[in-house]
Amino acid sequence: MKKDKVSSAVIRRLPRYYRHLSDLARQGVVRISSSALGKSMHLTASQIRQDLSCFGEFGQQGYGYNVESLRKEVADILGMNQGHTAVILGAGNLGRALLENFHFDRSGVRLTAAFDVCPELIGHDISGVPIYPIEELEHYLSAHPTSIGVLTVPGSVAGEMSERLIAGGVKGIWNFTNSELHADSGIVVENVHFADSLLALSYFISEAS
Amino acid sequence: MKKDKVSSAVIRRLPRYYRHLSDLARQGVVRISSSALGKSMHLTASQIRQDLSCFGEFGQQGYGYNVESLRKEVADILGMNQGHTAVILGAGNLGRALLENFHFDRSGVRLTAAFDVCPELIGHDISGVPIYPIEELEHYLSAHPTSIGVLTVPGSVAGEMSERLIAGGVKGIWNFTNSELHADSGIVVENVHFADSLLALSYFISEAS
DNA sequence: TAGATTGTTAATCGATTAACAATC
DNA sequence: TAGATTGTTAATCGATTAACAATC
Repeated sequence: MKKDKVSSAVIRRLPRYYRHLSDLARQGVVRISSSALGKSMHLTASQIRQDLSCFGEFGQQGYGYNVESLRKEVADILGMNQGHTAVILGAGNLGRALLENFHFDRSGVRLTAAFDVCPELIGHDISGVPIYPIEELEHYLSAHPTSIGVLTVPGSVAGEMSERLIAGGVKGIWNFTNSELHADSGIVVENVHFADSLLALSYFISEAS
Repeated sequence: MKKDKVSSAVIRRLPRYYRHLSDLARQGVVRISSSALGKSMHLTASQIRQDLSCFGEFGQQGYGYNVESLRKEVADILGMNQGHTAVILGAGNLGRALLENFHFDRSGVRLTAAFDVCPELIGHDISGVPIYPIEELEHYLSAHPTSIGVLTVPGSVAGEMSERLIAGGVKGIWNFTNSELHADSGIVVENVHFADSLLALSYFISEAS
């Protein structure tokens, strides 16, 4: 039975489902039961069935789930077929790492432009993505409606850049700066705090010994 | 009352506490109540008191918490004073981004060496961290006991590299590759899956509209 | 048909919130 | 002292797990 509001715990598991189903499909697995999938993902079969039931009925009694069609369903749920587009602000090391190594398209996102202040970078391409001067951000966004702004700028300008992105109509911000932005007025913010992750690791290591 | 086993939900909030307390201290705030801290962090006062009570009694009735001493307590709990050390495997864009932009020391971790296969990088320093050939990993680890291995290598060699790190005695792996490593035999793994984060953002954007 | 496995309802478990005596 | 705020116990809420009728 489809649910109106799905808990964030469930949403956070969806990308993992997607990843595992993609792996299975690549390995040529055609069908899988909730208990087999649970075993390989370290989840209970019950939880998997509960999770999926938030979005619809994708299985068949006595059979299980068709791997490829479930993968497609999860992709749909995650918005991978919505044609989301993104621009990246800041083409320093981290920005460049994303531009060169991260496959936005594999998440259904088209990265269309990068912006930076550094004159030497302007006009060049990185992995086929053109780099524009940051002054042109507003002009670009008005001509090219954009779903996501990726923030890989210094923390000191994160607030200002986020405001300019929001004013330009982006719907979500993927924030890699250490400043904690909070979502307001219909904007979604996803913070990637490296330090939080490292500190959690530090805790678990220290606790283990 | 100190707890033996603290839930992972609480642990994941600790770095946020640390970050907010550091900000407050920097702003010169001397004391803060659970309700004021809660307001600024979007948590309930109750939750903050419950969370902290897992580790000890750090407040004073009628007063609240001393910001600086609570910050220090949280740092201790997180293992920031354990003298953890780290090496990074892979000095490509992402590795370089971490080497140049991420302040390991601010999390109480000393980054001592980087390893790569690329001959042009070997022998150079990045931000004061020497780069060695990957063949020397075992030799280095045996001479320099290391807490954490940071994986910024291609996903295809993640498994092999993780095994070599574990064999070399590291206690935790900070995994930036897209391959999902799982913790076994006393080793702690912290996965940083960019794609999972972007897909969650994609979901929330798609849902909002 | 018999066996397998779903989707869903009910039971359990854990985490968050509320309440309050203790006390600075 | 009176007011404020803690740490903790109890109540509530939500998420996970178990059970099972439905059915492929």
